[in-house]
Amino acid sequence: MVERSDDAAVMTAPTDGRELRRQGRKTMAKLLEAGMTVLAERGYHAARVDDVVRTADVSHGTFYLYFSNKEELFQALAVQCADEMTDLARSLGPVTPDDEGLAALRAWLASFVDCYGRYGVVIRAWMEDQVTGRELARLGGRTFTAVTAALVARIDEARPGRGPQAELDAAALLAMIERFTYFTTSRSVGFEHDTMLDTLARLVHRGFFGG
Amino acid sequence: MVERSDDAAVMTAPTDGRELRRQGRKTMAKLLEAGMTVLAERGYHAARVDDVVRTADVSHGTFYLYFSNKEELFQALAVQCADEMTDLARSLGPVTPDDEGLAALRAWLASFVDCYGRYGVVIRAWMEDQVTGRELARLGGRTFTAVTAALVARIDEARPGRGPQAELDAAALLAMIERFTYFTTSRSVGFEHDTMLDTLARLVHRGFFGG
Amino acid sequence: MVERSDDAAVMTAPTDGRELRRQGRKTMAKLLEAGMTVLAERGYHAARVDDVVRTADVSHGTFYLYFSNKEELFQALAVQCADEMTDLARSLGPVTPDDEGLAALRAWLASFVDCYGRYGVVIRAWMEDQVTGRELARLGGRTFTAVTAALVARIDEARPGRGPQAELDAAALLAMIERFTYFTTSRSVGFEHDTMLDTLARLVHRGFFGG
Amino acid sequence: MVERSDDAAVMTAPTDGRELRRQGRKTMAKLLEAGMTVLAERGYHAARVDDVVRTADVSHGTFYLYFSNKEELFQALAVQCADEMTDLARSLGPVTPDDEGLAALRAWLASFVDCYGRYGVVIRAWMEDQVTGRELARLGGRTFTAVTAALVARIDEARPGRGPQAELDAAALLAMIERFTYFTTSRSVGFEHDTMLDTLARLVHRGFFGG
DNA sequence: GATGAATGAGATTTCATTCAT
DNA sequence: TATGAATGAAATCTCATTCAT
Repeated sequence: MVERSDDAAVMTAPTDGRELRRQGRKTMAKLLEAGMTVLAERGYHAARVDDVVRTADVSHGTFYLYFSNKEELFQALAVQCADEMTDLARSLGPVTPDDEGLAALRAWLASFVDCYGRYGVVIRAWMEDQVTGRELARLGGRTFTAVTAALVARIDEARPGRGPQAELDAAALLAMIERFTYFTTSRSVGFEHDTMLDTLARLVHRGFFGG
Repeated sequence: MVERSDDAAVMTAPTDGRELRRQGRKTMAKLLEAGMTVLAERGYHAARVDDVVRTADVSHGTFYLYFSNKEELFQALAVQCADEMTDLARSLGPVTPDDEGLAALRAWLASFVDCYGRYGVVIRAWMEDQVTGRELARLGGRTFTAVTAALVARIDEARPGRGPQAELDAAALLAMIERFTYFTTSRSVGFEHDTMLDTLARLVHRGFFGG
Repeated sequence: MVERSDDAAVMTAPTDGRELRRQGRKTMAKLLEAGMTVLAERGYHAARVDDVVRTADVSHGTFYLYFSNKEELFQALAVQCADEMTDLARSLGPVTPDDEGLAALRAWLASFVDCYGRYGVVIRAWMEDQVTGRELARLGGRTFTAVTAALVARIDEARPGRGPQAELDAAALLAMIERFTYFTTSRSVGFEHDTMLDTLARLVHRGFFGG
Repeated sequence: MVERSDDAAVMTAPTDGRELRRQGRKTMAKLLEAGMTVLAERGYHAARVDDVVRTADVSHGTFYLYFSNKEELFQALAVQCADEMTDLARSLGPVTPDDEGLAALRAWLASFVDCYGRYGVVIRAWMEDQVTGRELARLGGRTFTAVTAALVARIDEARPGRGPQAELDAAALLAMIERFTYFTTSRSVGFEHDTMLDTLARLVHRGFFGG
């Protein structure tokens, strides 16, 4: 159903086809980590290769040994993120109308928020028109679909026979989850983490069964 | 409570303090309109002054006669947007638990979607970390707060005594409204406009009363 | 027959479509002149935009106001050169077997050598694999053909009925003219200008009638 | 007179002074061959060390074990080429005014064209200003002189007592030979190999005796 | 009011060469 | 002998902003 994002195969990184030794793998890891840091600090568009290499403490030349351009580094991060998100989508179990279901939902949302904490910038880069490059956009779309599909499955279990309406509901609820998480984590809105999770869980649960 | 965003006063445009003649007002209008067009076409970050002046069919020099920098043009657009949004916030009447309330909500959401169609890029620039400049960010925050406050007021009317919880609910619902509108309008998700409004109205209504 | 190289129309310079004022035309001229100088000094491949702008005494930014890249500057020069060469081709009158014909040939070759002195680098960039870009290569081919055609016409007049053989002869003689001119002008071979012209004229004349 | 180009002695390759074992000689050969391939494919200036080592399937480090820089690889190729060319120059026998002489000339030109097919890029790199490095330029000059000298010797035999004029004639004819060969081999001019040789032989022969 | 021209700091990318193993 | 990794100087190009007319 939800296939893993093996899109790495599509990209043509300078490293394609050659084995990396220990040293090389270490540098690659440094660059990816630096990429995340810079992305978090400066956002997608303001992120310069220069920031990344300074953070990773390597030379400019080295960067282009591992990625053929800036975009590609972010693609690599996106692939990581897509993988985690897809796993996350799979991990959502059945949601019952009772408090137990609410608790299950809340737990899952907690994982989501956690993942968002790490990959938020990447996710938002997908959501906005910030991403140039078809590959990356497609990957985002697929990941989004994967998570939506997981929600739809649970909605269908909970209240069967709602047909295509379930899709719309799932999309809308996911929209709320993503954006509310963004507001409350990235911004200094001052909501408590727990309260925020309670609210989210309740509203989503209500979205499933309420009315 | 929600004051009108006369923030234009805060900015220091080159036009400050002097009256614009008919010609000048026309050029200003051309630039603002071009700004919206370019923003819509290329997004906030990719939008270049060059695009704007070419679209408005004026020279670079002229641009800086009206705005002291790129940011300021977008601020001006943001002020327009904030005004409309604040009006919109005010226009939300009481929401009852019955079908009439649902219909009222739906109608209001339709206005929102319409406004979003025109100012989406500006709004998203606020929501993301795309905006550099305190002034602009504050304006966004204030507008966001205005709309949230309108929702809170209606929630309080509908189910009084929920206290600060209403704030969180309102924020979450607004998050859903904004993002879902974005998905279904900007992206080619293929949801019908009406169906989408139905979904949104139902979920928000359920958020108010449901469970 | 030999059409003028209006290839300028094909290129998409930043200046396309807009009128240049006096100041602009002056700068453009400065850049073209600087282009020739730099080309002559450093050769096609070693020529850097930086050299050009330093020679022309303008900023980097200015350069890209007139040409969208390095290649385009050289295209512009090539167009100039192609025009001169085509004119030159047209200027070759009938060549008779007697001394008068020899003198006519010699005079024409002198013009050629003169033109080569100015545009040698451009011409050689065509002749070698140095040129990237289809447009430019085609322009070179066409110019080469134009000059060959002029020679063919004279050969046909001189000794009619030799058919396609005339083409080959013309190409070979032009090859000699170009390369020998290059050797004796660019290199310090130490041949006298006049002696060199005598030799060239004699050998070409012999190529026309000899045997 | 024409000494063999033992110029390798002049260069300071990393391999100088030490004997190469079988393995080493094999690698060296691979590099030289790869050098020719890359030169042919991309031309002198576009040829990167990276291309060479990828073609030869060795590492960058290995390259610099055999050559102290890029230039030196091309020097080595040039030495090979110079050797062949010098041999070629020696192989030109007497040229008589009759058809036999023409045939002899044609045969020699065929060898030249063949050699040019293999070393064309190197030769052209000499002829143009493409070569940086005194050594290499000198080698080219010497080779050129060797071939010219061979031609001069034959011209002097054929029509003695023309003095320094023979030098100029030889240079001009060689110019024609080189460039015409280039045109007809490297470019897709569409001349037949045999016809081309006929033309060249006839014009050179005419250059020797004609008029 | 308006314009075309110029600027220059800053960003990305390439590639010959050196290094450590 | 050989290798993969790293380097960094240099080159190209962009674009917000200022200037002179």
